[in-house]
Amino acid sequence: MTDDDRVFKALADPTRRLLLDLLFAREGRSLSELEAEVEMTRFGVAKHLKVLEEAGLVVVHRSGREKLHFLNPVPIRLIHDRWIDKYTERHVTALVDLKYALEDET
Amino acid sequence: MTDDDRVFKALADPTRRLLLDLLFAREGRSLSELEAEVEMTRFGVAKHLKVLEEAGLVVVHRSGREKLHFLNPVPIRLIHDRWIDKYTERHVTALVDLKYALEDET
DNA sequence: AAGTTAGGTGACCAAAAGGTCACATGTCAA
DNA sequence: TTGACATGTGACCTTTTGGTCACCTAACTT
Repeated sequence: MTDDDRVFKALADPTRRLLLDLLFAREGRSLSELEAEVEMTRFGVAKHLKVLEEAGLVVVHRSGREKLHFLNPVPIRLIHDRWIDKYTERHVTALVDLKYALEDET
Repeated sequence: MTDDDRVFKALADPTRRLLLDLLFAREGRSLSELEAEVEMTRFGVAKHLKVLEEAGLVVVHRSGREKLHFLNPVPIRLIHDRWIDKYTERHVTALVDLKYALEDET
């Protein structure tokens, strides 16, 4: 399994994306802390975190018996760069920003 | 199935990512043209293109009996924006660009 | 030391995904 | 209009994935 394969497979599951959202909102969370936010047993959450970690999307830091999790944005940026070149980026960001602006107006 | 679920599931398969790579290199390809570049039967490729289309990652344009495929970068940019805020973006792009520069030197 | 808390492992099962094929529709060209 | 070409559909099978559980180790607390 290649590196990028691990990243995309990791992102394919909604629970794992939720975990990334939680870490994006506030970093440095432990397994038990994350478990409380997800409708799943601890084992399921641990398994998902392992997948995210092996993909390099989450970095961990041990502190005593706790394992703290942090979001690593680099693989996400690499996905972006794979299919959006510098020229296209200008148009796409403008388009997306416009979309956000229009949604905020309602 | 939600919209973003469709996008991430579509990106999870290596063949589908290869198809996006091919369309990124040159847009407006037909099924048979793409089929020739992939080690798989026509049926498999068609199935993958359908998944990409339903995810909004590929847009099609019919021309007679041919179906031409185009890459749509918007969903990719939305993935980026989900986990990389404007502040972080500056650091991450700098880091990634540096990585590319170092790799080019070798 | 004993109890509690945080996390890890391997087996297991049900559900989903990838790939192929027989068959079918619509379009072009002579 | 006949034949070749481009693509679509539904059934089928195999592999992968998601989730849970019984059981385990390591660390903090008193």
